[in-house]
Amino acid sequence: MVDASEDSSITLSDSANIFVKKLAQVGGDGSFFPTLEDDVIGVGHLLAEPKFNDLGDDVLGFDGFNPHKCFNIEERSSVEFDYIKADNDVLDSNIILGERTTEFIDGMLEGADKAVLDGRNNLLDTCEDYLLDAEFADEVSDLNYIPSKGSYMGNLALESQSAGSGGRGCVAETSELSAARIPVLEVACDQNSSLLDKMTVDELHEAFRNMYGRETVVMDKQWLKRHISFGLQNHAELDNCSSLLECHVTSNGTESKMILSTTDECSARASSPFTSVFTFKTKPRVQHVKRERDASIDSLKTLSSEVSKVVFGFPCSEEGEGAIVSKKRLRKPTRRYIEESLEQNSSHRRKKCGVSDIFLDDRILHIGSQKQHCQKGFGATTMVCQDELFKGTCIQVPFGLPVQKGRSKKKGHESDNRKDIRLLDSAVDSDVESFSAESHDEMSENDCLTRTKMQKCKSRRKHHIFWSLSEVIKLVEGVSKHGVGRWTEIKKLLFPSSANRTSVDLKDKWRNLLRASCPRSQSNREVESKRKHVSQSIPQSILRRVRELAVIHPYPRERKAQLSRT
DNA sequence: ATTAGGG
DNA sequence: CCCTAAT
Repeated sequence: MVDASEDSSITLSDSANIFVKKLAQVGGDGSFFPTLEDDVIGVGHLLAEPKFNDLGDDVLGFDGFNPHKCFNIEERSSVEFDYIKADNDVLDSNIILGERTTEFIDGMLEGADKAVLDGRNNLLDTCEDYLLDAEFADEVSDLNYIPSKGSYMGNLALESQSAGSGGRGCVAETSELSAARIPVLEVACDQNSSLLDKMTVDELHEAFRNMYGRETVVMDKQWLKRHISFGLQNHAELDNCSSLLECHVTSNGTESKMILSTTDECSARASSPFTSVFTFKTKPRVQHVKRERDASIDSLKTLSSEVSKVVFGFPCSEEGEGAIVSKKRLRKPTRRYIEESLEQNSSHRRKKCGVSDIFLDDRILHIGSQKQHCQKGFGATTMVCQDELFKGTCIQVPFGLPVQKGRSKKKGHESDNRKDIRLLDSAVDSDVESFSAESHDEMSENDCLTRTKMQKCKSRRKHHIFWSLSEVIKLVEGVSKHGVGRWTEIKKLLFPSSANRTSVDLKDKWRNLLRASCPRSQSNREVESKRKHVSQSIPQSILRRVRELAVIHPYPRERKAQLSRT
């Protein structure tokens, strides 16, 4: 192990290319690193985007990191920080992490039981709530890393150091903020002022110095506040919202460092300037750390769970995850959606190592389905949820799990048959059947069959099979014969071998026919005429027939509307 | 399992 | 066309 004097952490300020938020040097043997799945996973989530290589290996200390590994429980043990490069007994690992890095680091510190914090936590006190409230869903977006020194403002190095009180003589430089690029956040300004309010003059001075690169003798708090917040705002505007966070934890003569980076796209919901500037401040929680030197396996276990909590701000256990997830859940995803996500994910995952980009619009739904998967115990483990939460954007869905809710019974009829088709196969492109005006009854039967065959070959998509005229006619006849509502009957008699037309489909089609047949308003008619160009409309004769039938067998509920109209 | 109805 | 609730 190496003496603390060999501390190599300084690289940060030197490596001007990096925006350092926090530098932590951690136990040299790396023992503090989480060994359990939770933690590794957590790291994995943080290590979301594979663009880190841009930063250069010299800085990163590892290359070709494969985030996917982190998701793989099997590989866990070997993965565990195989991206931590041991160098001359100095564990020098640089890890680029996502937004929540601070918490993660805190967790690490906590777990390492080596964090020694100074008293400058008042700021943290004020920050914590905000931090905790911060949305965890922000994607770890592309690392829009801009190496130009000028692209960020001066150093904002709020250092906190103190001698270890744990009796082990360990020292933790909890934070050295060399530079922070500040993400844009509109909301941030308010936060700033309130947070600045709570800072002491000294702290303000420090912040000022680090921000503007010079000292100031002004003791006026307001003045300092104004300038700092101004600087913060400028930061936000100027910069592309990327920041690095590096933390040092030196202890027991061994050291290692991690460089964490948070990057935010300006447009994304990002942490406030304060989050990125001040987050490095250890949170009060860390103060409660029991400092136990020997990290036994057991303690590691505890650690891992603790870390998880810290990192995610809530218990990672399956029971606990719902709370946060549900916050975002707006709507239960449809089955189709789940199925499709399944599909997407499984293919996507192979390429992107478990990290998938999903746009904001999709986020909610994804989260929703995510939750569903978790709840249903589809093998979606904690990791899934964690990942989800961390990036807020992607579902990790277990492979090849059919989304069938217990309905596995085979039924002789149509529905299951067709369901399978839907699950596995595709509908053909909509032009499958350009219905010719001819309406031979046999033809449609064949149509259906060929359609079905064709469907099996293609990849799945929305199943929309246009109703051929012959089908429509058959339907109308069926209705006239058996009456409205006897869909299964009609189906059995008129569409016996057609997997594409379930009784429900018949019903739907009938409903549509009714709508089409009923007298339309001017606007409706216009829309209709427009549509005519695209697809052929239903012959008036049929519509008339439908209308007649509608009178005879009023469609439930529809009848009301019709009666009121007539 | 079928049907009605909302989306 | 899909999904769900209601029957």
